[in-house]
Amino acid sequence: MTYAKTAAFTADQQQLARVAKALAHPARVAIIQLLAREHTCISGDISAELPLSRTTVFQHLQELKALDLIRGEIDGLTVCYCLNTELLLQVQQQFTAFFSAATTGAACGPDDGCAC
Amino acid sequence: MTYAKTAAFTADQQQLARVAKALAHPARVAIIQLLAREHTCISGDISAELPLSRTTVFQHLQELKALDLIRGEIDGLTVCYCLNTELLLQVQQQFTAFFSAATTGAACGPDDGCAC
DNA sequence: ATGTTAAGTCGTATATTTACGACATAGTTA
DNA sequence: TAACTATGTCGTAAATATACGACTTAACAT
Repeated sequence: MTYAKTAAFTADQQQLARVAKALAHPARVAIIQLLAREHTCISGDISAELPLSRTTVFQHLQELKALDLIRGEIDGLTVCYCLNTELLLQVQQQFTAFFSAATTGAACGPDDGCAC
Repeated sequence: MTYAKTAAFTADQQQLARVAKALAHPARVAIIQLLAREHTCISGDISAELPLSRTTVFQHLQELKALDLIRGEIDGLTVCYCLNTELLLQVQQQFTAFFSAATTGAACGPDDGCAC
């Protein structure tokens, strides 16, 4: 990379990319699905559910927490992780807007002078 | 990594993660937005629009093409890249389903015995 | 106090991503 | 044919991500 050039893009592009990056590993997708499915907030049981070491799962949890997509509440000896539903709703809207813009309008047709 | 463990997750989780990874860099988000905005299919003008070298942009284009999110048609000396609208629609639905599952239901409440 | 256990930190090895210059190739044009 | 130009390929350097064992810390129980 020599050095990252993300700064040269718009805030929207960076924000979408940041969230996409958080979802760019199946373990993190699985964690979010797990937290959504279980009625209670699961703590380190997450590690037990995933085919990865506790340390690695912890690392993935930290990444999700860094973006505030999940939150952890200490409860004595255990920690309770939960989804940040408000933020997830916002993020959902960002993705919806992005995909809508990408899928509506400008489909490349024969009048565009190219072969597609 | 010592070696990647993505195989240990479900096909759905892997698929969502793969697409998310494709959107995990602002340059690739920008490319998709650019292809959506322009009425014609742009070729190497994409490089000119982005603050990255032609080689780097080409690499990003290859990543998007590897997932079939975009397609390139050779037209003489230039190449015409366009969005794969059908696939984007499918992907959009996958993300919608994922976010819906994550945002509906199981918000962690006081009756779940945790502090959130 | 001492041991146990869950959570978190550190160091490290390897894989992958990002970025780009230099070179190769293939149409186009003079 | 020869120069030109748009694409594409290769090699490489540095950053970041992935994975995990070993160690530390903090709450709880005995």
